[in-house]
Amino acid sequence: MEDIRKSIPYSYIPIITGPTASGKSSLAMEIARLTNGAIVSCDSMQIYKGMDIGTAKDSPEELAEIRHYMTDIALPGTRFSVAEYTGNCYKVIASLLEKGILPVVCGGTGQYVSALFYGIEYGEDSDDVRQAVDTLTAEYEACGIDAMYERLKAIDPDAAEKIHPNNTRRVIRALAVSENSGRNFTDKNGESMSSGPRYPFKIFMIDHDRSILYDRINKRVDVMLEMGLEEEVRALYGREDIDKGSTCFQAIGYKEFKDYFEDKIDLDKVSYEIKLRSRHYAKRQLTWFRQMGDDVNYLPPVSSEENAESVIGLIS
RNA sequence: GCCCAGAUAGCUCAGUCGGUAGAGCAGGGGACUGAAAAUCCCCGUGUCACUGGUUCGAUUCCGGUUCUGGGCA
Repeated sequence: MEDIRKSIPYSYIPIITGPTASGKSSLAMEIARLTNGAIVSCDSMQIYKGMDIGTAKDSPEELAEIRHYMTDIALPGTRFSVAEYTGNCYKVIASLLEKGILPVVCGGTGQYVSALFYGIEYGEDSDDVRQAVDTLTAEYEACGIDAMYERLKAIDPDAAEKIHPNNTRRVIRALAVSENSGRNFTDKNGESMSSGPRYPFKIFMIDHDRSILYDRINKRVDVMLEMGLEEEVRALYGREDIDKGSTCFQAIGYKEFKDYFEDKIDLDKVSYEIKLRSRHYAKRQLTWFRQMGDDVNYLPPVSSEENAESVIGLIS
């Protein structure tokens, strides 16, 4: 692990995470202000350019005040992955530290948080594996998952044990890796954490009562709609160069407009659906972070100023 | 006022030819190693509106009451 104290007066790099609408951004902004730091996003949807309101990116004023990284780094319609995230993120962190600037990592994508915190190394995905995923996906669509699941059982019984056959996406990935990377999925994953984390991260999360969090989510969706979310999404949908099946259209706040644009539902229904899916998402995020146990430091639901002070104390 | 139809889980409803009931949604828990805002798994006791009656036994059948729709005046 790199000794960051050589470049900055802190012992840890903070990761501000938690469920959607829990107040991550304003806390991260406050920490960055007080430390002259920069914000490094840790969000799988904020990476896309032009998706601003729906992904709750910081405002132009905030962007002008504090440098932000790992947002707007991909075009809507393109693919992205954890591996690309960590690869880019480490470069950003290294260059900030070199300049003596504290990176304040902020975002709610659990998989990305874990990848950084536990130092999961993904390495290069071979073309063979990538091709196999496409081939197997086609095979699944034509013949179903049963035969593939049997193949996975044979080549990697541990993975088959852990992955439910209905989770076809994972079955396909595990099989593609096992049959094309020289070792099975379980063994490959087992090696991925051997070198440990690259930097000393410390994770923080604001702990709200569930009902209050849901209330915040509902209210924020209303605000997004007032800010013109519909127009943002309409512009995206109108672009012929973006495939409608792209990852960016999986984003909550975007996919819910599809039926509305096709005159199947009204705006109230869109709003209801965005709120509902956001609540479900928040619940999944909570499960993810709960599973990390003591690796997550919980903060009370007090002002960003107060929490920023606490965080700075805890990373010093 | 009269007639008809309802009243069952937080919501929408199914059902019990009389043996105290179950779906979807909501909600809760969980998994997660290259699409992760994705993908997937598990969890259903509630005065069956109230009140009499018939019955060994009523949420179910019969009567009354209240409420909610709809129709007729």
